[in-house]
Amino acid sequence: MERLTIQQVAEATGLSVHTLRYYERIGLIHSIDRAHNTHRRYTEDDIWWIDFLTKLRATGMSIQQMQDYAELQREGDMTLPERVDMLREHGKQVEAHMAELRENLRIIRSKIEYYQAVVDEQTAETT
Amino acid sequence: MERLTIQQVAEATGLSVHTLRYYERIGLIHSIDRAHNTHRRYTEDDIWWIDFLTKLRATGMSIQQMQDYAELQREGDMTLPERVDMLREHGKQVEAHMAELRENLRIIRSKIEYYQAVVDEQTAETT
DNA sequence: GCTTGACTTTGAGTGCGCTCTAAGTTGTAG
DNA sequence: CTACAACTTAGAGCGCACTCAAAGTCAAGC
Repeated sequence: MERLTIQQVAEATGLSVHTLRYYERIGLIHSIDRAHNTHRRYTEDDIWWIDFLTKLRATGMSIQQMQDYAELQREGDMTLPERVDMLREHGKQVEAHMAELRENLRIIRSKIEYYQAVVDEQTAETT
Repeated sequence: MERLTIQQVAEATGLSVHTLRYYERIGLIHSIDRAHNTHRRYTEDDIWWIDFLTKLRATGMSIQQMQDYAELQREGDMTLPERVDMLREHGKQVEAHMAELRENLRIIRSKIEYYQAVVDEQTAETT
């Protein structure tokens, strides 16, 4: 059973040690076990949870919502259905966001094409 | 030739009047024409530009980058190729971001499925 | 002629999500 | 024995993108 230092976890998860402590402080991560009563020692499970948090963050979930989710997690298995609902709802929001990105990107691309045509025309003229 | 008040533009573009003035102050929007030398009067072209800005913002372009883009725009037609490059590069970033969203969403969904299975199991047991 | 309301400016304030600082403790290496 | 590196805490600071406040101007309606 490997127990990792905060440095190692930072490297493994891509979060800074500052952020790891910050996440713990605000209750996104439960109180991590200590070695010699001071230094944090993370378990594999802790890494999995942190990785999951980063996926929620990367898809735009707010810290507040992640706190709510973490709180439900702490309350135990009977909150599972509620957590599933939260994740489903979040999934919908991500989909909506992606659809918006797609649509805006489409418009930007049509602008690029138009501009490119103008550039080509200018180039042709100077030839 | 219709000339719109800041209120009307706010309604038309979805930005607040505060944000419209802010965007003008920081050079995202050129100095808008005035009626009676004080009140802003926007043209259709202004609306188009602001709409385009909101599309860039909605796809995650930073204010700083939009300022650079607006500056190029102001410098005239000879910056067109550079602007096309900027937009192309931005397009790539948006694609990369969307790919990341897709991948993270995929993982979150697999978690949802797993949790749902657990919930179904629990429900079955209590029946 | 006065009130109302929509506008104006400059500069301060806000919320989010970190990010860093300062001061202190601990354990290993030389 | 001491120097050093890695950790600890609480709290301050920062960058971004707005958002709001205060004080003032101006035209139209009663």
